[in-house]
Amino acid sequence: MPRPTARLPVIRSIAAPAGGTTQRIAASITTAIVERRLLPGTKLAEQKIADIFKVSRTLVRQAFHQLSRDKLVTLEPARGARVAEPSVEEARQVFEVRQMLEAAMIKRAAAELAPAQIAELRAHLRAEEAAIRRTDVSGRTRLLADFHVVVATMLGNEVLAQMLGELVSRSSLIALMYQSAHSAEHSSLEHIAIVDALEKGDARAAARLMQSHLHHVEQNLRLKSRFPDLAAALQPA
Amino acid sequence: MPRPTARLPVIRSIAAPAGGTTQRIAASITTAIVERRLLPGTKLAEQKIADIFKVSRTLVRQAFHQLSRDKLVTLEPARGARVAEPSVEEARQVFEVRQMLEAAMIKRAAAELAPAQIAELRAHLRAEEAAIRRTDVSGRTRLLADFHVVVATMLGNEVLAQMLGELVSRSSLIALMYQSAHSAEHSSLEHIAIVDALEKGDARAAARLMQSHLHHVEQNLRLKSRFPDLAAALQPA
DNA sequence: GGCTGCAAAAGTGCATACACTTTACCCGGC
DNA sequence: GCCGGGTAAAGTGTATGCACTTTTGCAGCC
Repeated sequence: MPRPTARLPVIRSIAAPAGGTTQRIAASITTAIVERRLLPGTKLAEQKIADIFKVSRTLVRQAFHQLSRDKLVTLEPARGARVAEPSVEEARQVFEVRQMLEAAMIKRAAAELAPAQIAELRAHLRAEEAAIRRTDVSGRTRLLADFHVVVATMLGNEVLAQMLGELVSRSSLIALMYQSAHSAEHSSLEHIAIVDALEKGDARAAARLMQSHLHHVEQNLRLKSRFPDLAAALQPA
Repeated sequence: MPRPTARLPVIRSIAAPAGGTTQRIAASITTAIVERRLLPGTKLAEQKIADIFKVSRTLVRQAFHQLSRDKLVTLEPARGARVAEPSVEEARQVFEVRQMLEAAMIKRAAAELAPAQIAELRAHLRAEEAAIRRTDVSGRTRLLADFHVVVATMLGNEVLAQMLGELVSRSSLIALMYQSAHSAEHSSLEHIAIVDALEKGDARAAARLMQSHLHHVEQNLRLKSRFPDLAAALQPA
């Protein structure tokens, strides 16, 4: 397949906008992971990826190093790269940090966002609903994740947006890994409630809604059931 | 059989604690920047660094890519790598995110830290004071920055610790770039006050002290004077 | 038949080679 | 003397080569 991925500028909030070939490869892989086209544990052989992008292993290897820094792929010495399989503990920590960051962020958003920006958020919410209605899994996954990054971007803080983008990418991987039972519809409704609070400038309500939203997402992960205790499972009955 | 073809993962995990040679190089450069042995804008020629570490340019280049991801070096196409020169706007954003993260962090710390951990913090504070007394600039810079990361680590959240570590590294670069007027002694005293609040379990006071600490650090940056408006400065009088 | 061990195949880790871009230098023109 | 142009040196961007490690597969052996 000579054209594996079309350009998807939407994820620019997550992947670096400018840069050379290395960045482009890293961005494509990131997008593929967030949109669930690459599953946790998938082996990423350098030569195969290199063939797909029609470049040398050198560039692929550089992209892997960057992705491993983002914790989206794991590198084992002499054993190569795989799509990361975040642990339960890591999942917990990622959501804890998101709670800290996003609670503070949404309070500022309630105080600072202009009406025009609220309107933009409404447009985003409509896009979410549309993707859900047409059962566009990739699209709705990306849009639901992007909502959080969009808010960060609107605050004009690129540093915040980039960090949150990383956390959100990791969350996507986590949600896939632990087969979240949290429905897209539910997330979408919670996003709407948050924007309602933002529009009213009600910082306290927005923060409370965001916290419960993140809490719901985390609680609906099957954090225990995915890899049950092997020894126990294999005991003769 | 007591010993089938069993894997021996112990060797690998010990031999490769954090990664390969690339990580080691990136860590060395990071440390050099944080300890102010590499100044903003310094050209980092691949071959020179490669000679120093006695490796090929390939590994140095990989390290650069990771460092640029951390915003400690900037990569310009065909022009190579330089130690980053964070803008005033970037400085503002970094401190804004630190305010968000660290306010939330310190509240948790006040609630969760055990007496033994408070004791560890006290030991860290003593190390800070010692470095200041013996006018060990590198050491005190690193220790003052490390304080924040140590608290994060004590909360048992590796994700938080790593993110804060990145922000703190960037802050070091910013402080150097804008020649902070904030004295090390002042920072040290504020750290002490924060630990006092933590010991009493007073989350509200700890958060307030942390916020004012970060605010002081930021306010003492000469965010306007370092690179004055060139056009204005060169106007005929 | 299944386990052991060896050897080929595949894959990674690093260095080097080469094309192309930028920078530095020097010389002639003004 | 200073400016401009052109050429050489230095440096980056990517590909390729080779050594070494892991994995796979097969044949021999119990």
